[in-house]
Amino acid sequence: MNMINLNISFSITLRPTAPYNFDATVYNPSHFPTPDSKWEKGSFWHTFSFESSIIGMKMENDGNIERPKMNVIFYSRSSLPENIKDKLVKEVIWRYDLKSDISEFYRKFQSDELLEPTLYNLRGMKVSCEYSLYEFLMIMIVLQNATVKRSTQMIQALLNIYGTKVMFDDREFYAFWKPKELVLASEEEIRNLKVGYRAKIFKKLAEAFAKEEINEQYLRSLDKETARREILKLYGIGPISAQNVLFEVLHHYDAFDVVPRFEQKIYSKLLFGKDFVPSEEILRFVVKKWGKWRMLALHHLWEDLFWKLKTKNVEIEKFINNKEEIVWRIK
DNA sequence: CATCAGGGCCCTG
DNA sequence: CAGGGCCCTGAT
Repeated sequence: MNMINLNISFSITLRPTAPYNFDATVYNPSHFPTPDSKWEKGSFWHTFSFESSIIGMKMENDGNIERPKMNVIFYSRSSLPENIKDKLVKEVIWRYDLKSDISEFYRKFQSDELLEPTLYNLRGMKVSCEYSLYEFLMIMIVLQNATVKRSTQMIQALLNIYGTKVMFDDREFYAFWKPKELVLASEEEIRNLKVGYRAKIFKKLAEAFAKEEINEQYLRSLDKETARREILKLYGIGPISAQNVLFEVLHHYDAFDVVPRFEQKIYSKLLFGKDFVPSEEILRFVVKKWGKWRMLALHHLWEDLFWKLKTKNVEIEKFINNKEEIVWRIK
């Protein structure tokens, strides 16, 4: 694999709408890490496969929750035209949810008995997703019907072959391949990376994106249900993956209409203090309690749990791979 | 050793 | 519209 050095840079200062919690937003401890990004307190690195180029980005927190401010440095191989720079900045504003206003959410639920401690811990956590829609779908596919360990292996194997190694800010990362590049690979070749039946899905998704049958920008303009219908047309993407897209990629704060099977036990515990509650009951409860903010509310509970596991120096990997243990742990 | 289920989805009857 | 099968891996 060739390595690309990104030496040319430009920087910009961005001011998100308050409240904005830099660390809690750009980094979600519940997500499994992919080598296209890295978080350290106050800093976040990420590689974009953007338009026809590969861009490195470093964000640095230079403010606080009530007066948020960040410096963003973009690295590229050659200097970028102004229109690309503009698009990049707009993309960052979208992906890291800089301009939405969630103050109503905090006002409304400040004395909510379930949320109160997490709203304090994670105040200003918006919904970020560093991936493009296509990249996020790759994550969804490797997660399906697999343990986190295996998912990590699959994504690493794919990046090794189809990704690009990039270096910027004295660090090494991988950048995702583009759909057009994967279209050229045979299903068998992809299958050799031990992704199993998913090879066919990767192939079909790459084709759909290469043919521009789906358009991320357009999806952003749609209401939740229309967007869902569009996403569900994709092969290999069902109700759970589609819902994740609606929340993480498209930032619909109410995108909780089905209960993922593995999350059911955990929500049963977090919301009801019980081992197992039927999904209809979970849905009814959540809709009634948090309405249009329901997924943002659950996101706060969920991430708060994982921050706790992380700061207590617990083996996160182990806990994700064994759901029983998470449930046991959060009592 | 064999068996099984895992952060679903597609396809079939 | 319910249920079997799917790739592979690590746990039992």
